[in-house]
Amino acid sequence: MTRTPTPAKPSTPRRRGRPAGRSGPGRDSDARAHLLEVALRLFAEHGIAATPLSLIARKARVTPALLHYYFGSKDKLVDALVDEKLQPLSAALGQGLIRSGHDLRSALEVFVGTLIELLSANPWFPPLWVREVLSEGGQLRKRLIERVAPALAHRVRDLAAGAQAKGRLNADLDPRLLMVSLIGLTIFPLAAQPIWRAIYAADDITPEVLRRHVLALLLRGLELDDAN
Amino acid sequence: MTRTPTPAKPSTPRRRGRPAGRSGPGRDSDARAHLLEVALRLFAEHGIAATPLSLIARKARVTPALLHYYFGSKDKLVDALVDEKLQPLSAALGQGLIRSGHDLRSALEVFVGTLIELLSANPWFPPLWVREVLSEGGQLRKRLIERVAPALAHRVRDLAAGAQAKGRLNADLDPRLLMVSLIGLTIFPLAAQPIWRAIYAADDITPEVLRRHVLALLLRGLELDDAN
DNA sequence: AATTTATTTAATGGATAATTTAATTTCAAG
DNA sequence: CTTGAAATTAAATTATCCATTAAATAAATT
Repeated sequence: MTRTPTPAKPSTPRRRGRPAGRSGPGRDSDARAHLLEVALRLFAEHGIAATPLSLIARKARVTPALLHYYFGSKDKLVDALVDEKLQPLSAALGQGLIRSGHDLRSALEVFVGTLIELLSANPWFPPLWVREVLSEGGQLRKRLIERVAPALAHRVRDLAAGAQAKGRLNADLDPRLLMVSLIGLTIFPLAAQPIWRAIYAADDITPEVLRRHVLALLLRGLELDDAN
Repeated sequence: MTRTPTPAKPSTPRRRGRPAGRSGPGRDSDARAHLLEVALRLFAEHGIAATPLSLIARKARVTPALLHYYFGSKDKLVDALVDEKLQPLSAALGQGLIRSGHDLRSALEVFVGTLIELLSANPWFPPLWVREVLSEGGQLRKRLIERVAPALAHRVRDLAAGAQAKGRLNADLDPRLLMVSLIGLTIFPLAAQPIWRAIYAADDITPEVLRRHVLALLLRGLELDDAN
């Protein structure tokens, strides 16, 4: 009922035609890049299917037709997002693991560190990932699962299995579950941030605090001393 | 394009009127309960908003009108689901923690154990929780966050902070992040099950294996022996 | 017989969304 | 200047889909 029929309130209803642009020689007006950013934010917040082009357009202060002008269709917009935003980030995440050598401890320290760092710098990723990869029917599931995930998952499992065989890793762990545990301790908490911030205001929980917490838990566990 | 106009294929198009029922004295026909089950399954799979009543009806081999007969509206159907399915399960989860005394180790063992047990017995929970609680805009967020979560979260935090103050808990952990970590190691992996099962077929990862893995990780950590 | 319960059929009434076409304005090149 | 290309909007097009209600029907209960 708060919805205005159509005229809405485009405070700057921008009249037709090409806008008088600062077309400096350096960069073109960058409208496309801006649209991608806005779309990414909204897709992360509401989910891809639940985000109409008209919403993206409104937030970007343009019309849906312009989205078609730049991207051709909603599907191709998603494609562009995957190619230009998701793949690069996923690749960067993968690098952290690959480059880290075969010592499991240092590999983990590097991986967790860069992971938390990258995710904090790209806060749209965790919620988007939860919706579109983790959830059944997510639109990015296939694309990301077929490319990025297996390489990482197998690498982690193999590192772990190797260490375990040599008695250097807690024998009660399942190497195949280690990758899931890693994600459950990093991407998941960041996606859940709005929830725990609502439960106990915790502005002092910085990415660095999270990193320390996760690595402490992974490397040493709770270190409970009994004594009831 | 696989969608049939309307006539669909209700192989048993059930003729009108009250069906000839086994109305045995013991239990009434149980149709309502069945509808709730079907709705729950579909809501978990596709999300609440994305599940039309017509789909629930089709899967339950009835018509949408019957859903209104029993529940009045889609909203009220969701209410019924929360009251009759979610609250009880959440409460049971909470019990596991409350009853477990104040020794942190045994509390955790009990909590993780019952949690994994209950979730495995109710596989609809993790995906539903991811969609409707974890995701922004989820329809169950408010209801569950305001009731169940704070009690649990504060309890865990206080137990942890207490233990930490007495030097009995790894000092690098943040007590407030412990609850999130617990969920990230239990509910999250179960919600992600379809993904890792697709990556490496792992039929031998039973709930018991997961429980052992999680407790091993929590209580002892990776126990890495360096040596590269 | 009469009434209540369970069910379907068949509207009803909205709402929304992606995409296309045509018009408009500015910019850049000749 | 002139002209064509680029960027934008307005308006139309087209395609659904979905919750809810009203009325009809059949069985069960009293």
